[in-house]
Amino acid sequence: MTDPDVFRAIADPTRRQIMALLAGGDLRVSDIASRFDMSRPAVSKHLALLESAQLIRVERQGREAINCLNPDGLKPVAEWLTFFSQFWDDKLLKLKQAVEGSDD
Amino acid sequence: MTDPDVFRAIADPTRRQIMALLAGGDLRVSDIASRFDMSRPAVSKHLALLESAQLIRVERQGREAINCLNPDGLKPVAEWLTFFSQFWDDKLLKLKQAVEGSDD
DNA sequence: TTGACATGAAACCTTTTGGTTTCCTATTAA
DNA sequence: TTAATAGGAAACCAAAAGGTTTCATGTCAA
Repeated sequence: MTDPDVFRAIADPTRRQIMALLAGGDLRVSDIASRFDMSRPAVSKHLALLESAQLIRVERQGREAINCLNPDGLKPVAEWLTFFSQFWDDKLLKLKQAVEGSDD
Repeated sequence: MTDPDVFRAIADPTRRQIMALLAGGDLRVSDIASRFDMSRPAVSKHLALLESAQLIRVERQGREAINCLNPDGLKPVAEWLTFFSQFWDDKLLKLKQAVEGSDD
Protein backbone atom coordinates (compact mmCIF):
# COMPACT_ATOMS: atom_id res chain seq x y z
CA MET A 1 0.00 0.00 0.00
CA THR A 2 3.03 2.25 0.25
CA ASP A 3 4.95 1.36 -2.90
CA PRO A 4 3.41 3.01 -5.91
CA ASP A 5 4.64 0.30 -8.24
CA VAL A 6 2.44 0.23 -11.31
CA PHE A 7 3.73 -3.19 -12.35
CA ARG A 8 2.65 -4.67 -9.05
CA ALA A 9 -0.66 -2.88 -9.32
CA ILE A 10 -1.58 -4.44 -12.66
CA ALA A 11 -0.35 -7.89 -11.63
CA ASP A 12 -3.61 -8.73 -9.91
CA PRO A 13 -6.52 -9.78 -12.17
CA THR A 14 -9.12 -8.21 -9.89
CA ARG A 15 -7.40 -4.86 -10.19
CA ARG A 16 -7.27 -5.15 -13.96
CA GLN A 17 -10.98 -5.90 -13.95
CA ILE A 18 -11.61 -2.84 -11.82
CA MET A 19 -9.67 -0.73 -14.31
CA ALA A 20 -11.72 -2.14 -17.19
CA LEU A 21 -14.86 -1.34 -15.23
CA LEU A 22 -13.79 2.24 -14.61
CA ALA A 23 -13.01 2.66 -18.29
CA GLY A 24 -16.76 2.61 -18.73
CA GLY A 25 -17.32 5.43 -16.27
CA ASP A 26 -16.64 6.62 -12.76
CA LEU A 27 -18.01 4.47 -9.94
CA ARG A 28 -18.43 4.54 -6.18
CA VAL A 29 -16.67 1.99 -3.97
CA SER A 30 -19.86 0.01 -3.30
CA ASP A 31 -20.81 0.04 -6.97
CA ILE A 32 -17.52 -1.64 -7.75
CA ALA A 33 -17.68 -4.02 -4.81
CA SER A 34 -21.15 -5.21 -5.85
CA ARG A 35 -19.68 -6.50 -9.10
CA PHE A 36 -17.19 -8.78 -7.39
CA ASP A 37 -17.55 -11.91 -5.33
CA MET A 38 -15.59 -10.47 -2.42
CA SER A 39 -16.15 -8.14 0.49
CA ARG A 40 -16.22 -4.38 0.14
CA PRO A 41 -13.10 -3.88 2.28
CA ALA A 42 -11.21 -6.24 -0.02
CA VAL A 43 -12.22 -4.19 -3.06
CA SER A 44 -11.39 -1.07 -1.10
CA LYS A 45 -7.85 -2.30 -0.59
CA HIS A 46 -7.46 -2.90 -4.30
CA LEU A 47 -8.70 0.62 -4.96
CA ALA A 48 -6.21 2.05 -2.46
CA LEU A 49 -3.41 0.24 -4.23
CA LEU A 50 -4.58 1.41 -7.64
CA GLU A 51 -4.69 4.95 -6.31
CA SER A 52 -1.19 4.74 -4.87
CA ALA A 53 0.02 3.52 -8.25
CA GLN A 54 -1.73 6.51 -9.84
CA LEU A 55 -3.92 4.27 -11.94
CA ILE A 56 -7.09 5.76 -10.54
CA ARG A 57 -8.09 9.00 -8.87
CA VAL A 58 -10.55 9.20 -6.04
CA GLU A 59 -12.85 12.18 -5.64
CA ARG A 60 -14.48 12.32 -2.23
CA GLN A 61 -17.93 13.87 -2.33
CA GLY A 62 -19.69 13.87 0.99
CA ARG A 63 -19.94 10.30 2.18
CA GLU A 64 -19.22 8.95 -1.26
CA ALA A 65 -15.90 8.22 -2.95
CA ILE A 66 -15.98 8.39 -6.72
CA ASN A 67 -13.28 6.34 -8.41
CA CYS A 68 -12.02 7.52 -11.79
CA LEU A 69 -9.65 5.75 -14.12
CA ASN A 70 -6.35 7.54 -14.74
CA PRO A 71 -5.14 5.91 -17.95
CA ASP A 72 -2.00 8.04 -18.03
CA GLY A 73 -0.78 6.04 -15.08
CA LEU A 74 -0.14 3.20 -17.50
CA LYS A 75 2.38 5.15 -19.53
CA PRO A 76 5.40 3.84 -17.59
CA VAL A 77 4.32 0.35 -18.61
CA ALA A 78 3.97 1.42 -22.23
CA GLU A 79 7.39 2.99 -22.17
CA TRP A 80 8.91 -0.12 -20.68
CA LEU A 81 7.20 -2.16 -23.38
CA THR A 82 8.55 -0.05 -26.20
CA PHE A 83 12.04 -1.19 -25.35
CA PHE A 84 11.10 -4.79 -26.02
CA SER A 85 8.75 -4.02 -28.86
CA GLN A 86 11.73 -3.31 -31.06
CA PHE A 87 12.33 -7.05 -31.09
CA TRP A 88 8.85 -7.82 -32.38
CA ASP A 89 8.45 -5.96 -35.57
CA ASP A 90 9.67 -2.68 -36.94
CA LYS A 91 6.13 -1.51 -37.36
CA LEU A 92 5.95 -1.34 -33.61
CA LEU A 93 8.59 1.33 -33.48
CA LYS A 94 5.60 3.55 -34.09
CA LEU A 95 4.60 2.79 -30.53
CA LYS A 96 7.78 4.29 -29.24
CA GLN A 97 7.35 7.41 -31.30
CA ALA A 98 3.73 7.70 -30.29
CA VAL A 99 4.49 7.45 -26.60
CA GLU A 100 7.26 10.00 -26.90
CA GLY A 101 5.05 12.30 -28.93
CA SER A 102 2.22 12.34 -26.42
CA ASP A 103 4.49 12.82 -23.44
CA ASP A 104 3.15 15.28 -20.88
CA MET B 1 5.59 -21.50 -10.77
CA THR B 2 2.50 -23.12 -12.25
CA ASP B 3 0.48 -20.09 -13.33
CA PRO B 4 1.89 -18.70 -16.55
CA ASP B 5 0.60 -15.21 -15.78
CA VAL B 6 2.70 -12.73 -17.68
CA PHE B 7 1.44 -9.83 -15.56
CA ARG B 8 2.68 -11.54 -12.41
CA ALA B 9 5.94 -12.36 -14.12
CA ILE B 10 6.75 -8.75 -14.96
CA ALA B 11 5.64 -7.48 -11.55
CA ASP B 12 8.98 -8.25 -9.96
CA PRO B 13 11.81 -5.76 -10.63
CA THR B 14 14.48 -8.47 -10.57
CA ARG B 15 12.69 -10.32 -13.34
CA ARG B 16 12.40 -7.14 -15.41
CA GLN B 17 16.13 -6.62 -14.95
CA ILE B 18 16.78 -10.16 -16.10
CA MET B 19 14.72 -9.51 -19.21
CA ALA B 20 16.67 -6.35 -19.93
CA LEU B 21 19.88 -8.31 -19.50
CA LEU B 22 18.77 -11.01 -21.91
CA ALA B 23 17.81 -8.38 -24.44
CA GLY B 24 21.55 -7.89 -24.82
CA GLY B 25 22.15 -11.55 -25.57
CA ASP B 26 21.61 -15.09 -24.35
CA LEU B 27 23.14 -15.98 -20.98
CA ARG B 28 23.71 -18.98 -18.76
CA VAL B 29 22.10 -19.19 -15.32
CA SER B 30 25.34 -18.45 -13.48
CA ASP B 31 26.15 -15.54 -15.78
CA ILE B 32 22.85 -13.97 -14.80
CA ALA B 33 23.19 -14.83 -11.11
CA SER B 34 26.61 -13.22 -10.94
CA ARG B 35 25.02 -9.89 -11.85
CA PHE B 36 22.65 -9.91 -8.89
CA ASP B 37 23.12 -9.63 -5.19
CA MET B 38 21.26 -12.83 -4.45
CA SER B 39 21.93 -16.56 -4.55
CA ARG B 40 21.92 -18.55 -7.75
CA PRO B 41 18.88 -20.62 -6.71
CA ALA B 42 16.93 -17.41 -6.19
CA VAL B 43 17.78 -16.25 -9.71
CA SER B 44 16.98 -19.73 -10.96
CA LYS B 45 13.48 -19.45 -9.53
CA HIS B 46 12.95 -16.16 -11.30
CA LEU B 47 14.11 -17.77 -14.54
CA ALA B 48 11.70 -20.68 -14.05
CA LEU B 49 8.86 -18.23 -13.59
CA LEU B 50 9.86 -16.23 -16.65
CA GLU B 51 9.97 -19.44 -18.64
CA SER B 52 6.54 -20.54 -17.46
CA ALA B 53 5.21 -17.13 -18.51
CA GLN B 54 6.82 -17.63 -21.93
CA LEU B 55 8.97 -14.57 -21.50
CA ILE B 56 12.18 -16.53 -21.95
CA ARG B 57 13.17 -19.81 -23.54
CA VAL B 58 15.76 -22.12 -22.05
CA GLU B 59 18.02 -24.20 -24.26
CA ARG B 60 19.79 -26.93 -22.35
CA GLN B 61 23.20 -27.72 -23.78
CA GLY B 62 25.10 -30.32 -21.82
CA ARG B 63 25.52 -29.03 -18.31
CA GLU B 64 24.63 -25.50 -19.28
CA ALA B 65 21.24 -23.81 -19.58
CA ILE B 66 21.17 -20.95 -22.05
CA ASN B 67 18.45 -18.42 -21.34
CA CYS B 68 17.02 -16.51 -24.29
CA LEU B 69 14.59 -13.62 -24.22
CA ASN B 70 11.25 -14.29 -25.90
CA PRO B 71 9.94 -10.78 -26.52
CA ASP B 72 6.76 -12.07 -28.13
CA GLY B 73 5.69 -13.20 -24.69
CA LEU B 74 5.00 -9.56 -23.92
CA LYS B 75 2.37 -9.19 -26.59
CA PRO B 76 -0.55 -9.99 -24.26
CA VAL B 77 0.56 -7.03 -22.16
CA ALA B 78 0.76 -4.82 -25.21
CA GLU B 79 -2.69 -5.87 -26.30
CA TRP B 80 -4.10 -5.18 -22.87
CA LEU B 81 -2.45 -1.76 -22.96
CA THR B 82 -3.97 -0.84 -26.30
CA PHE B 83 -7.39 -0.89 -24.72
CA PHE B 84 -6.40 1.85 -22.34
CA SER B 85 -4.17 3.68 -24.76
CA GLN B 86 -7.26 4.95 -26.53
CA PHE B 87 -7.78 7.22 -23.56
CA TRP B 88 -4.34 8.79 -23.82
CA ASP B 89 -4.04 10.27 -27.20
CA ASP B 90 -5.28 9.39 -30.64
CA LYS B 91 -1.72 9.10 -31.86
CA LEU B 92 -1.43 6.02 -29.73
CA LEU B 93 -4.11 4.24 -31.69
CA LYS B 94 -1.19 3.46 -33.92
CA LEU B 95 -0.04 1.09 -31.23
CA LYS B 96 -3.20 -0.93 -31.57
CA GLN B 97 -2.86 -1.14 -35.32
CA ALA B 98 0.79 -2.05 -35.04
CA VAL B 99 0.14 -4.87 -32.60
CA GLU B 100 -2.68 -6.20 -34.76
CA GLY B 101 -0.56 -5.93 -37.86
CA SER B 102 2.34 -7.91 -36.45
CA ASP B 103 0.15 -10.64 -34.99
CA ASP B 104 1.51 -14.13 -35.52
C1' DT C 1 38.72 -41.53 -13.82
C1' DT C 2 38.39 -38.17 -10.93
C1' DG C 3 37.59 -33.61 -9.68
C1' DA C 4 35.49 -29.33 -10.79
C1' DC C 5 31.64 -27.07 -12.68
C1' DA C 6 26.59 -25.97 -13.92
C1' DT C 7 22.40 -26.60 -12.56
C1' DG C 8 18.21 -28.67 -10.47
C1' DA C 9 15.65 -29.75 -6.31
C1' DA C 10 14.22 -29.93 -1.62
C1' DA C 11 13.45 -28.05 2.88
C1' DC C 12 12.90 -24.20 5.27
C1' DC C 13 12.03 -19.24 6.73
C1' DT C 14 10.13 -14.43 6.57
C1' DT C 15 7.47 -10.96 4.47
C1' DT C 16 3.86 -9.64 1.48
C1' DT C 17 -0.53 -10.25 -0.47
C1' DG C 18 -5.29 -10.87 -0.66
C1' DG C 19 -8.86 -11.92 1.85
C1' DT C 20 -12.05 -11.88 6.12
C1' DT C 21 -14.93 -9.79 10.09
C1' DT C 22 -15.87 -6.26 13.12
C1' DC C 23 -16.22 -1.66 14.41
C1' DC C 24 -16.09 3.47 13.95
C1' DT C 25 -17.29 7.91 11.84
C1' DA C 26 -19.25 11.08 8.72
C1' DT C 27 -23.05 12.27 5.94
C1' DT C 28 -27.58 12.35 4.26
C1' DA C 29 -32.58 11.65 4.14
C1' DA C 30 -36.96 10.80 6.45
C1' DT D 1 -33.01 14.28 15.26
C1' DT D 2 -32.55 9.91 14.28
C1' DA D 3 -31.84 6.07 11.39
C1' DA D 4 -29.74 4.34 7.34
C1' DT D 5 -26.00 4.60 4.26
C1' DA D 6 -20.97 5.04 2.51
C1' DG D 7 -16.74 4.00 3.38
C1' DG D 8 -12.41 4.09 6.24
C1' DA D 9 -9.57 1.39 9.76
C1' DA D 10 -8.01 -2.25 12.63
C1' DA D 11 -7.09 -6.96 13.80
C1' DC D 12 -6.55 -11.11 12.08
C1' DC D 13 -5.60 -15.20 8.92
C1' DA D 14 -3.96 -18.33 5.08
C1' DA D 15 -1.47 -18.69 1.13
C1' DA D 16 1.89 -17.07 -2.04
C1' DA D 17 6.23 -14.86 -3.00
C1' DG D 18 10.99 -14.29 -2.55
C1' DG D 19 14.79 -15.54 -0.40
C1' DT D 20 18.19 -18.86 1.99
C1' DT D 21 21.19 -23.23 2.65
C1' DT D 22 22.17 -27.75 1.62
C1' DC D 23 22.41 -31.64 -1.24
C1' DA D 24 22.09 -34.47 -5.60
C1' DT D 25 23.21 -35.14 -10.37
C1' DG D 26 24.95 -34.82 -14.87
C1' DT D 27 28.70 -33.21 -17.76
C1' DC D 28 33.20 -31.83 -19.04
C1' DA D 29 38.28 -31.42 -18.70
C1' DA D 30 42.75 -32.68 -16.83
